[in-house]
Amino acid sequence: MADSPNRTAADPNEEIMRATYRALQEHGYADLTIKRIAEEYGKSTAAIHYHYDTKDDLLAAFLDYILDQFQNTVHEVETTDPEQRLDLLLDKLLVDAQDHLDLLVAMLEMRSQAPYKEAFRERFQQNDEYVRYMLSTVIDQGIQDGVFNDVDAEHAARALMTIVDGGRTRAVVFNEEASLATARQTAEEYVTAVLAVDQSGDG
Amino acid sequence: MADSPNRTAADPNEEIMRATYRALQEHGYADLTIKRIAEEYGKSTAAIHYHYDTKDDLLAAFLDYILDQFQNTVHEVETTDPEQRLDLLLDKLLVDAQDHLDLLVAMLEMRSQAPYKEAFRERFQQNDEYVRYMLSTVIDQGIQDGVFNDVDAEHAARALMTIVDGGRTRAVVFNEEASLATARQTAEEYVTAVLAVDQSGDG
DNA sequence: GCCTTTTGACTAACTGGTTAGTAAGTACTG
DNA sequence: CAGTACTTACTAACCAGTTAGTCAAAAGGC
Repeated sequence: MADSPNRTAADPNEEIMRATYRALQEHGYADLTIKRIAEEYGKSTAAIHYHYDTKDDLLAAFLDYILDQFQNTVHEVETTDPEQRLDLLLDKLLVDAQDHLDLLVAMLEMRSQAPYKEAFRERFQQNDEYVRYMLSTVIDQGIQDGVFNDVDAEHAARALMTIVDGGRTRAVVFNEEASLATARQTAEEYVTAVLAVDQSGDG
Repeated sequence: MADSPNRTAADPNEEIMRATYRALQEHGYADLTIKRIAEEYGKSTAAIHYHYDTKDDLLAAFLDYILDQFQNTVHEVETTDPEQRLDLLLDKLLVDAQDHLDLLVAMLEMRSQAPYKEAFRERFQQNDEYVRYMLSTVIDQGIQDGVFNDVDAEHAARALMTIVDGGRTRAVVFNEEASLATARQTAEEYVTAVLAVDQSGDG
């Protein structure tokens, strides 16, 4: 109703977000300029400035755009069984990331600017809280179901996010997907050795 | 012998490294310019270019300078008892970092540029291999001493480094030392629940 | 007098952002 | 349906500031 589903959706904002994404893939954040976004957009730099007053405004909007997409994919995980759900969430966070390595690079660049750009920090913080809430909720569920030990779910969620962020950082710095696989395995070990109740007596 | 220990050591290279360090603390890597380094150096920008042809040359030298310092502090850990030694190493990697948060920020910025600057990547890789070697060696020692399970020491070292890098990344992005403490605790949990042999039968 | 070091003045390229102006579409009015 | 007003979307030209890097000349130590 509101938006007509034309082919290639002529909404300028959406187009600029897509152009920013492509420019980011090709040049990285450090070399991202309005001009390069404009080239991807196929219009002049002033056209960009017509829609976004400053570069920072555009980048803040881009973070909203991209983190919203990410949260939607995380939201898709619908299994209710705690152990399986936690596994699927960790897959989303670490395995799926392998298909967007260039985005992972750009995101680490932007994350490293969080100390200087409050708009960035706020958005990354909000996103982190969302994911942590998903994790601690499923961990709490596992505790109630008796499949997880009675640990501090908040801490366990932070621990898993630390492993996730470590794997992502290392994948970018060392340019190797294997870092994501290592992190995935480490997360699994944490779940098995710290969270899961010991059933060795049931043999 | 080789270097005369004058007060304020008049060695230009050393002075420029120190100036770079200060400029990095004050402006961060993204806003680090030759001009700003020169201001800290107290000389002109051309004076910097006399000692280093390009900005990249200078930054590569700076990474050598700073990572060498870091490796020296890690090398100081002299305890031989595996469990205690691993604890002290993790303290060096996570607890001591709290005193150099601004450096942690700059280092994450530089790490995020590894995909674009091979000189950076090489140095971070070499540094990581050094620390991982220290970790896997002490883990192997613990296995031989019978205090650690017979795990893959190489993997365990990578797992711990993943937690370390995760803690550091999160400390920078969210501007909170607590992320380092959480990572330290997570590393401890990993050591206790995955590495340490289970002595519950001895009580 | 020579060699290292440093300076000041410079350049060419690029940065984000501003401006006036244009063209097309939409909405209101009588 | 014609005329007016306004909005959206854009362009070309331009600006002031910053960047890394160059070069001839000068300063300073031995």
